[in-house]
Amino acid sequence: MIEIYLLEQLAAFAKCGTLSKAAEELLISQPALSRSMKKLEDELGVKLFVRENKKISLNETGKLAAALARSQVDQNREMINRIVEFDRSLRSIHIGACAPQPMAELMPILQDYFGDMTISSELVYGGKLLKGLKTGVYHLAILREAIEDKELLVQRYMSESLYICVPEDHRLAVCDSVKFTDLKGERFLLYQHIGFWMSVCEEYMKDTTFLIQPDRDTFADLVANTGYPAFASDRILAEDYRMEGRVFVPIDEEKARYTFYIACRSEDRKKYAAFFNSVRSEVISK
Amino acid sequence: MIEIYLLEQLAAFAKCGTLSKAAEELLISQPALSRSMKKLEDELGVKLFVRENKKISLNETGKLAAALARSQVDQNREMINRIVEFDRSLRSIHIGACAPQPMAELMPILQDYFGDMTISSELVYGGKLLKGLKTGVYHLAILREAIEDKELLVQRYMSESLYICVPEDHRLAVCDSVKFTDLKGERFLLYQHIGFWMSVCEEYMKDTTFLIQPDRDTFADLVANTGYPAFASDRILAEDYRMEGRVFVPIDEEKARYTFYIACRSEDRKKYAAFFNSVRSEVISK
DNA sequence: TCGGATTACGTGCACCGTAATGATC
DNA sequence: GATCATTACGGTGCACGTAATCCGA
Repeated sequence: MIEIYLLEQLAAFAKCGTLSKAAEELLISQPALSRSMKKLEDELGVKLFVRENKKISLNETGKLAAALARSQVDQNREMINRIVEFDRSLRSIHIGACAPQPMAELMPILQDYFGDMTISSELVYGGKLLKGLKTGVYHLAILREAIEDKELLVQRYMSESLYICVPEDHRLAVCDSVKFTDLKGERFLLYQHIGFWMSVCEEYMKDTTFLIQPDRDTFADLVANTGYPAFASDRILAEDYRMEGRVFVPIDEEKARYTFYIACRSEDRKKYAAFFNSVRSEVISK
Repeated sequence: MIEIYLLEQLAAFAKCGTLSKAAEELLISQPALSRSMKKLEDELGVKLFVRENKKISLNETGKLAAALARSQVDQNREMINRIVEFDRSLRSIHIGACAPQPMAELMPILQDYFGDMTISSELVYGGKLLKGLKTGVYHLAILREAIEDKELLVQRYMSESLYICVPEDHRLAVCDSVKFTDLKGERFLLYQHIGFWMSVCEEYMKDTTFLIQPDRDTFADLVANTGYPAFASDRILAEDYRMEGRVFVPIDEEKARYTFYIACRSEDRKKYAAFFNSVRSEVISK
């Protein structure tokens, strides 16, 4: 058995060409490296180097050995990564969500259920979300369709309807409801990280000018202190959300109302069964 | 970087189930193994075991780690084998030959040319020989066809014609030549290790009873001390081979005469060019 | 004389084994 | 008490660094 540190040193020498440079890179002394290479030849029972006075270099066998050594070192690193990564995956739940509101509502419930685990989330939608769920990038996903897939366990979670939030004196403030076309030509404040809603805006509100805000605080400030309209939703209003001098008007469009579903892999069914049940009853209670 | 000896110990524990048994197998003490496993967890920064008082076992991460460790250890062994094997292949020439005589004649010439190398040979014929040459099992091959293949360098080497060797008083001793059918019903001594000639016997001399001898000395003894016929060849006779009370009669058959070719891979052309030339001139000189 | 490899020598750490301890059956 | 794991302790081998040496440009 040849220890990894020797292989690492051989690979470094193969890369650097001289013992001195390799030793420097390895943060060991030149004599130490010289001895190591000798030891390597010893343990293999094979010559790996041609030594001609002041110069040392790899022979054919040495070149092969160096290539194999490098591969072995890489695999060692890869192994460590996989172990650490796997361990972390056991102590964490990573959620991919297509929209921020259902994600925000889910997080505290998850934290209740899996108190000792790290909960992390990511806004992502479309094929990437589904693929990520299946490949294990995400343990849970919040979807906007009830995908039928025997690899997945999918359950209805909640619905959300978009509102607009406008100043009291805005021309739309008096409406009972609005259509997307009512916002034609408007300047409209839009927070950047809203998941798939962004694609809804791009598709159905082409004639509205969006002032996209990547920063949460800046966005909130602009909503509070300018006359531009912005989005809200029934779920946000249900949280007793109020705003001085602003009124909320529902958007009467099919594409402004979505039902969200929560999904995990079938193989994780046991782990999440109780949690899924708990979420279902919360939905029913509303 | 995790050293191999730790991985080996982890793999052994995974196999044995208890530290004590694994320690015994590894020829180290139980405390040493206990410490090693702790060190492994330390270096990975990850728990690999569940320790419940007198029992220790792998957790999920540990199982993954053990599997990866085993693979790493196997690869390390495999690497060593490949290096040693490659080194040996550089210092040795292995010949596959379809017949013993051309092989026997080639060996001393080869030894002259490559005095510092180990020359070894093997009797083998048909597809196995050709495949072995191409895959590197054999560095050189003695064939009985001039194969056309751009991967190979093939050159005419020598011819051999079979004789029979019979006692002076044998009924065939007076013939100028014999046919295979003349040996019908005969008992015939046959040395076992004669390469493709064996297949010639089986195909064209079905009605001759062969007394097959796996041992060289026994065969020679029987030829000298019994009245049974045996094979010889023009090449053997050319070596001043004589035998008290025996006469040699040529076999007049197409299938009793072969031309042999010597072959190497094209990529080895440089290495064997001079040697091939030398063989060619020797053939011409005869 | 400088740069690069090897040899010589002393040192300290890390791994080891023995022995003792803990813990469960 | 037997078995299995961990802790404690003392020893040793081995890989290291420093220093010296060798050798060729």
